Amino acid sequence: MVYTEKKIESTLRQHGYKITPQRRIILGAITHIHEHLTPAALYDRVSREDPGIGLVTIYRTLEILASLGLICEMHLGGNCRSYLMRRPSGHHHHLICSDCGTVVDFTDCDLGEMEQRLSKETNFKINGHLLEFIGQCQNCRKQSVNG
Amino acid sequence: MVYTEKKIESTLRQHGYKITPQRRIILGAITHIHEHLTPAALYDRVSREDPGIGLVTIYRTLEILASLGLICEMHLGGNCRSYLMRRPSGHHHHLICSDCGTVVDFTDCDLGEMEQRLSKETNFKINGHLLEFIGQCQNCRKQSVNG
DNA sequence: CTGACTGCAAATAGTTTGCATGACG
DNA sequence: CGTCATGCAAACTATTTGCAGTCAG
Repeated sequence: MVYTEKKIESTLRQHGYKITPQRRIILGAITHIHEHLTPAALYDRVSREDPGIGLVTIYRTLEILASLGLICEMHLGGNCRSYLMRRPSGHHHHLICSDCGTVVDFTDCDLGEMEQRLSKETNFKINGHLLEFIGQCQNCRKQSVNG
Repeated sequence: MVYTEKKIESTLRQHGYKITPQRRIILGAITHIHEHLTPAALYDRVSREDPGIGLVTIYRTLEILASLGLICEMHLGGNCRSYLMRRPSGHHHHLICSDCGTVVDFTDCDLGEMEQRLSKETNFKINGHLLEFIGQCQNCRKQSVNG
C-alpha cells in the first residue's frame, strides 16, 4: 500500500500548504505511477492533463513533498534527481529494473548487525544507509530472451 | 591499498591514452585524496598546482578514468556527480561522513543471501547492488562534542 | 609526423529565483 | 481578504561540444 492522494492532501493542509488544481494533478500522477520519475518526466505526464502547468510548479511541489517525507529521492546513475512515492512503512529499500525502471520496495533488510559492526570498527556514528539492488525484472528478462 | 599513479598511467597507456602533464597532476590529486571529489572540487585542487588547467580537462579525464573502472561515481544527495578512487579489490561499499566527506571503504557485506532471497521473491535477475552508510566520523563526532 | 589532448568559448541541460498576477481557505 | 501558489522569464549551475592550436609517442 502507498499513500493515497487524500492522505497526501491532508498532510499538505496540516502543514499550511494549499491544495490547488495543479497540485491535485501532480499528486494524481505521482500516486498512480510506481516507477521513479524525474521532474521532466513528471512534467511531461502532467502536461497531458493540463498543458498550462509549469515545470517550475513541478519542482516546487516535489520539493515540498520531499521535505514532508511523502516522496523520496532516488539515486540512479547519471543525472540523478529522480523521485518515487514513499511507502508509509518508513524504512525501505529499492530493487530497480535497469531496463524498464520498475521499482520494487523491500523492507526486510538485515543491516542492523552490519551497521553495529562497522560502527565499532570505524568509530563512526551511523545515521542511516542506502541500499539499492539493480537488476532486470521478470518482464524484461522474458523480452530479452524472446526478442 | 589503492591504485598507484604508475598503475593508472600504464592502464591509460594500454588503452591508447596519452600521459600529459595535466593528466599527471589530476592523477596525483585523485590518488592522494581519499574523499569523494566533485569535478569542481578537483578542479580547485588541481588549479593550485597548475592554474592553467581547464575544467574541461578534468571532466574529460574523469570520464576516461570512470570508463576504465579506475574511479567510481558516488551517489550522494543533491547534485550527485562525485567521484572516488576505486580500490582494485573490486566489490566494495562506502561509509560516508556527512560532515567532512571522508569515505571509508568496506568489503565484507553479507548481501549475497538477501540478494538470493529477493531474486526468488521477485523474479528479478539481480546484477549488482549499491550500499552506502551515512554517518559521522570519529573526528567530526569529537568536534561536535567539543565545539 | 599524426592523432590525441588542451583550453577557450559557446551551447546545452537542469534547476532556482524574482516578480506580477491569481486563487485557496 | 491575506497569504500562499502559479507561470513566465531570466539567472544560475553543471556539463558537453566545436574548434584551432599544441604535444606525446
